Amino acid sequence: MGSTSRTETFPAHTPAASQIFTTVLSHGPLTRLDAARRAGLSAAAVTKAVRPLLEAGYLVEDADEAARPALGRPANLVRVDGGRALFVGVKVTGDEIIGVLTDLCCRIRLARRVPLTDRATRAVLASAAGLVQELRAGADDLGVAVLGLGIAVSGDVDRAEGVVRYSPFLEWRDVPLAELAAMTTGLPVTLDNDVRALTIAEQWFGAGVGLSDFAVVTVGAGIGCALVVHGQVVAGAHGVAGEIGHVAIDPAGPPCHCGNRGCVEAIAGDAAIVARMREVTGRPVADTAEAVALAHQGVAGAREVYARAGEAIGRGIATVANLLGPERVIISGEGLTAYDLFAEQIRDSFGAAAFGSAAQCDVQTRPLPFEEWARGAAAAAIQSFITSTPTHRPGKG
Amino acid sequence: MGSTSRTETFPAHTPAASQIFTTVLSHGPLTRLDAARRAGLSAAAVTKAVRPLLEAGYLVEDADEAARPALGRPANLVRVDGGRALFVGVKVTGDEIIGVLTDLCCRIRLARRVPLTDRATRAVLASAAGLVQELRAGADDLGVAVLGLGIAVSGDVDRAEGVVRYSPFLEWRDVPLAELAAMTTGLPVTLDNDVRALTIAEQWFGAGVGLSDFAVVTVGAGIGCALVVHGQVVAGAHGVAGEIGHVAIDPAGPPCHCGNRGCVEAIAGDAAIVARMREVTGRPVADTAEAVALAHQGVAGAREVYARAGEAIGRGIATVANLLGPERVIISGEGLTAYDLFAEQIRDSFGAAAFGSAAQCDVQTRPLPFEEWARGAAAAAIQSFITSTPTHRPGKG
DNA sequence: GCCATTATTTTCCGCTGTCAATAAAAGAAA
DNA sequence: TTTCTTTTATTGACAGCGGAAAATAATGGC
Repeated sequence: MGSTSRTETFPAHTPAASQIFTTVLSHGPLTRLDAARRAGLSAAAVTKAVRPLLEAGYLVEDADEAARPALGRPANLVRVDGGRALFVGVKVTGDEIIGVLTDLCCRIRLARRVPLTDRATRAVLASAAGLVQELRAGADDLGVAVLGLGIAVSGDVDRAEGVVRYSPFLEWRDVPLAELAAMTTGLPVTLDNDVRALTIAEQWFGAGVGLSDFAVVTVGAGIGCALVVHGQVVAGAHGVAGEIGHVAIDPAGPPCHCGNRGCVEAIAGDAAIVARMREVTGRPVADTAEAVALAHQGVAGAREVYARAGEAIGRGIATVANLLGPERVIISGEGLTAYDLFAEQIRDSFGAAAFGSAAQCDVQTRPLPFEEWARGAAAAAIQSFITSTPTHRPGKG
Repeated sequence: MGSTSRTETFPAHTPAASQIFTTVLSHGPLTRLDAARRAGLSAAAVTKAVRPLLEAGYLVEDADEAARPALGRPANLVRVDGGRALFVGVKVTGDEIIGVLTDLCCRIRLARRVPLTDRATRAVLASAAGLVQELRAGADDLGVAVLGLGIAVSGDVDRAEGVVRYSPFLEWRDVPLAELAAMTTGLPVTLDNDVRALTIAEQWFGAGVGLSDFAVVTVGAGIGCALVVHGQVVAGAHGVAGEIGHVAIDPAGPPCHCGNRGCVEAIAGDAAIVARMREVTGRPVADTAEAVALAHQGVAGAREVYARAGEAIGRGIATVANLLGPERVIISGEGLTAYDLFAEQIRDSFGAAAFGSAAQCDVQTRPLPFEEWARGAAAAAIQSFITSTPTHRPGKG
């Protein structure tokens, strides 16, 4: 059933080798010379680093049939063989678990979701293990080994220690989830905060490729944010960073569960929008879908609710841009389904509140398929694998 | 007159050597073993890196007379010989130029200020050159060479290019100040933003020593901020970062010169405080000193003006803490002279607005002698010197 | 078949930092 | 005084990385 884990290690023993591999991974097929230029190394270094990776099957070589130049020796393209290894990514929310099986290039091969009724650690662990087992069965069908498991949880997560310090949605404190999951599944486990995991996926495979400073903002139940500065995801000295949701925008705004008033999340989070929609329209509004419907139907005041949310998000993003000067901000999240309702406000209020050249920051949106969060977890697992970061491994107990 | 520049280079050719030198510079006298531990290197590496630095006189050796352990070979302390080299730091404001002569340990040896009446590039350059000349004369008296000049200017400054992109106070755009100053003074010049320069001084010689993530917030005419993330000062993709002054705290707040309402600077900047003080007390208030006096005299409403400013600053700092999770925030600036008037509010509103563990962030204050800004510029020059960063050097005319 | 051109590999080579062994500098014990 | 013990510093051998340059490979054009 694939539950035996032959721990495989990645044959990139030097920093240069890791760097070249990630360059090829992010920038698609490259000639050795291009890879050298991109990574700031000599061609000789690339040849040397690439050889063991080719031999181990992580990289493969193609002739560049497409764009062969008129003159000179044709180049050989090097690319990552996605099918060489598989990873499982799992996102745990308060009411469901989403799992994906991805290849080494983080392309999704299978996706599954299971509802979560019991938030106790045991129950969550059992559900997650079942999901992982199911996905590994799919991997067995492909005849490829699963080399790692990534788990994404919202809240305060210590990746290095593999511990969920505090998760409001799950009501967990100090749960050593990585170790538990490693014991249960027999896989090396990487645990990270959900938005940070998503950001790793963007950094390596998405709209953050090639950027050393950018931010990801997620809009949905909560308003999340993760930052990449100097090419690395910011983790914060105390495990908390990117709390754009609790940046206070308006001291006269609605109260937030954090105890303040006028937090971005208290204006633009799902719950806030639904509550406000009820208040404004006087109708019973059960969830976001209904709120969106009301706004689309043009019910009086409904659009203003979204406009106000968009303004709050735009000002939050402007605050990030003013403080960090990122090259790009990527907006994503489930809330994006209503993007047409607040896009304009986001742009306007960002433009108004961004100071000086911070306004040059490129604000993009990325639709977020439901599996994307889990894919982020897989990206974190891939990152641990190829950088040979010590992960939590199945012990003997 | 000291205007001959024998360009001296720093004998630290490997990354390890630079790292060891900065370790010794920041952490005072160290034994070789301690330096190795701090820098994460072997003792052998320290011995090898230290030798050429001792020979060149940048480091010196002392016996550790003070705390000799009972047992074993007594340690030899290695420390930086501050007197080995001198640097000049200059801060240019809208109405004066402050200059200091510092040693290699960034200790101030001489300080001078000259008023600035004309903001034209030529005039500023001439005043600055005079100041530098005067300080170099002091260096000649000590018989030590000046090895670099640092210049700090507020606004949008491109350090790598040595260009002032935009300075509101000086009304400059795209002035290649580093090159001009290098030609005028014959010294290698490092140009940087004033708050970033101050932050380098804190990182190497102040309250930021040993921290990889912290922020410096300056309170005065403007509210400035610079951030250190992953051990490096954040410069921003478009040259703007740390604009805490234009983080909008209150959409109903007073209008700011940036076009928004309720920016931190529009509430807590000097001009805002003075204006508000006039409004509230109905008296003519000419400057901050008078505003402070009124508050200290207990004039009705005067304290509230400062309380409000403190609240704005505290919320701005909380925003930084929420987004970046720094280990420490260092508050400094001329405005600190009135610190007793808003300290409490800063702490309270920071505590209230910081989310979760972000509240663990250590908020400190550092009094700021008037020469401190110029000392920051000197620190930037020292940094360029010891990391052998290419600086703007005197050309041939 | 020869040449120009571009890509890749090979062959040194210098350099860095580690390791393990050794020297040095005490005070303590004999 | 002579040896130990303990801790610090130095030395020399060494493995490995990544660069420069030369060699080799693969083409299309003559």
